[in-house]
Formats: sequence, structure tokens, C-alpha cells
Amino acid sequence: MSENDLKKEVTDKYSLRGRVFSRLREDILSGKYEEGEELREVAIGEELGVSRTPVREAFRQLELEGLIRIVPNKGAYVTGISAKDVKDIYMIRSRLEGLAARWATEHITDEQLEEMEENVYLAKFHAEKGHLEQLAELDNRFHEIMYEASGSKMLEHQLKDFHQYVIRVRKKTLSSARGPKSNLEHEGIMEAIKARDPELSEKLAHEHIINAYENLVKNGFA
Amino acid sequence: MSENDLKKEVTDKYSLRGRVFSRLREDILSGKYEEGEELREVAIGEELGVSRTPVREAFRQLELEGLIRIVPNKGAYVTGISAKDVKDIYMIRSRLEGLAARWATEHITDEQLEEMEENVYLAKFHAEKGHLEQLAELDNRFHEIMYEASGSKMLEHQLKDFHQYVIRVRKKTLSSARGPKSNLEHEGIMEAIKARDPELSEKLAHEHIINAYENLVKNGFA
DNA sequence: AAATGTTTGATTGTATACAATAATACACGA
DNA sequence: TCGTGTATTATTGTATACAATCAAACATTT
Repeated sequence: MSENDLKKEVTDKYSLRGRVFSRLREDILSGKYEEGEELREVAIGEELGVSRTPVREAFRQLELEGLIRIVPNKGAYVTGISAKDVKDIYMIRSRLEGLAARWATEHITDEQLEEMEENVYLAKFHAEKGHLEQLAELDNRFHEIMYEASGSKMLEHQLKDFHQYVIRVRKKTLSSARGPKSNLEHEGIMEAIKARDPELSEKLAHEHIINAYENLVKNGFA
Repeated sequence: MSENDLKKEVTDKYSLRGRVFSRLREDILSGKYEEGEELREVAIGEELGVSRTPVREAFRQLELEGLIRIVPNKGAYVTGISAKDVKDIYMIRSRLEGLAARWATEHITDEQLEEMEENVYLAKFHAEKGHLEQLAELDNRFHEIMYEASGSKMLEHQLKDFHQYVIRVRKKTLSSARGPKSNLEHEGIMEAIKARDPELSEKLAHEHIINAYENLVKNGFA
């Protein structure tokens, strides 16, 4: 590996620690554990059939990922996300997604561009049919394609990190009917990328996230 | 604590793990350990007088912070920073510093503004005298003030994270003679904040980081 | 009854023993 | 000599035992 990520992906799926980490992350994001709930080392260990050691190491990582909060000598608690946190995340994302779009404009490959076009086209279809599930799936994928096309592991990692929180937030809100409008905006971003206009693609991607946030607020996010 | 940080600061200075973590981070950032150097659990433990357990837990955190890279069943290696990483970091920072300046414009307190003015004033003095050490110190502090003034723990945490890398990079380059120009730009940002012009302050802070990067390149950063 | 001290149990923090893995050195045969 | 297989050793991965800490229940004193 010539180019090493600064923030390494936690991909050690075959160690117990890695499995505990992935599993706990999933469970927290899916809402299995409530906000503020206390996670006990032995209980988690027994549930997953491992000792406390790998559980503790996974805890340390989850703490740094921001999913749990460890109080020394007390315990580990699932962190909550405040309304302000959500706003901050979306505003930060808006800037970084803008940057990703700019870089994608400069580095996207033909294959990636093709997948993007396919994505937008397919989304249009599902929007007409009212398939919200598939629409959400395609929405996520569109952004991932853009991250990958940016050609920056650093930025990709940052944005994927934030995406975790977005997923958690979405769980708390009704899946809105923004799908079609969102897809239209995707199309605009894509066209700007195709036109090799970094200025425009950055601007549109930026606005896209702002719009998503405003939609969230309008839909009564607490 | 009503508002909880999403990404928790690692502040557990009184546990062995916390001390190992802080110490290793310092040593890596200061350059005591070279890029690619392998860190062995027992060796580190012996050096700090602790067993492997706290060392391992600290390793997991350092891995997520991106300072080391853990290869399963092999070892922990100090990560390197490529020229592209540096560029990516500066570009990402440029956007986030812009956002921080915007928010600072909206949320800065009188005390913070006063410290900022003092900072710029003092820096001007040291610039004239050619005190590079103090100038660099004040430079760092200026940005920290802005992070704090942004009123966003999320953003503050992100930017402080990146700052780590900036420090490492600076170690590798001659301390440039950019100090005075940098301070002039700080003054501009501050004036925009004072004038309550978020648009302008974001733009200036953004450009400030771009300039810093270009200076880095000009000064022959590899 | 209120406040304070004490005991007890549960939980985390750390050290250490043992298992699994990987790299190295070496022996052996083609 | 080269390549392959095997033994050895060092290192990480995991489990467990013990120490330190905290919280809650209980007792004691005023």
C-alpha cells in the first residue's frame, strides 16, 4: 500500500475486537441501544461470547468515533445527538461535500461517471413509482460515488464518518418526501461535473446539503 | 453536562491508559518516533512502567486518531504523511476554517474578541522584532480562539484534530518567514468578524489557509 | 428525622498467563 | 545453488485473576 490513509479504516473483521467493534457500532446506529444507555463490559462480552479484553478495546475506539462516552471508573454510555449537533454536522458536511464535488470534477473516471448517470436515471424511475426505500438507497450511493470520485481518501473518510450520524438522524425522522427533489439536485451536480465546472459543482453540492438540512427542520426534526 | 460532544476529547489523564495515550501522541508528533517505525507493546510498556493492557488500549485510540496504523497480528507502525495528504488536509481545513470564522462572527464573545485583538497586536510586535517562536505560538492561538468562538464543539474538535497534522508537517519544513503576512491576514479576518460580516470572514479565513498551503509548497515542502 | 459514616456489592482498571499468529533461521532434497 | 518445508522465537490476541473505584444500602449519631 503506497498511499496510506491517515485515519485508518477499522477493517479488522477477523479479530474478536474488530467484530465487537463492528457489531456495537451497528447496534448503536440502528438504535438497539438507546441514547444514554449504559453498556457493561461483561454483559456485552457474554452476549457476543468473548471476554472483557476485546470489548474494552472496542469501547476505546467507539469512544473516539463519538458513539459512546466513557466516564472513568464508571461506565460507557451511548452518546446522544442534540439538535445543535445535527445542524453543525450538516453545515460541516455542506462544505466538505462541496469540496468533494469539486475534486470529483477534476478526478472522476469514466466508469464512475457512468455509475452516476445510471444512479440518477434509476432514481428518477423509482421517484415516479414512489419507491422510497430504493430512492434512499440510491441517494446514499450517489454521495458515496462522489466521495470515491474525489480521489481523496482523507476526505472520503471524513465524509463517511459524518454519514454515520446522518443515518442515525434519519432514523429519528419520518422518511420525508424529498426524494424526487433531491434527485433533481443530484442531476444538477452531475451535469456540472460532466461540464468540468468545479466552481458550479462545489456550489451546487454545498446547497444540496443545506437544502437537505432545511427539509429536515421543516419535517419537524426536534 | 447538557451538551455532550459527539467526539469526546481524550482527557482521562489519570488512568494509565490516558497517560500512555497522551505520551505516545506527544512523542509521535514531536518526531521522537520516525515514520514507519514499529511500536512494540512490551517495549512501550516497560518504558512507561505499565503492562501491555493500557498500552494496547492506547494503541487502539491512536489508530483511530490516525497516528499509528495497526496491522493485525503484526504490529503498530507510525503512519507517514504523504504530500497529497498534506494538500488534502489544507484544502479541507480551508473550508472548515471558513466555517469557523463565519460562526465566530455570529457567536464571538466580547472577551474572545478582546483576546483576538490582543493576539494580533502582540503578533505585530513580535513580527517587527523577528521573534519567530512567539509568532508561531500566537498564530496557533489565534486559530484556537476562533475555533472556540465558533461555538461549535463539533467543528472545534474536527479542526483541532487536523491541527495535529499541521504541527507534524511544520516540523518537516523550515519555519518560514510567513509570520508577518499571516498576521496581516489574521487582522483582516478579525476586522470582518468585528464588522459582523460572516460572508467576508468566511472568505478571508478560507483564503488564509490556501495561502498558508501555497507558502508551504513554495518553501519546498516535499 | 436528617446528616454522616460504614459496609457491601458491582463495575471498571490493570497485570499476567496462555493461545494464536507471523517472521526468521535452518535443514533437507532436488 | 535454489527452493521448500519445518522448527524456533518473538509478538500480538484473548482470557482471567486481582486491585481500585464507585454507588447504594444500611447503620449510627446528633
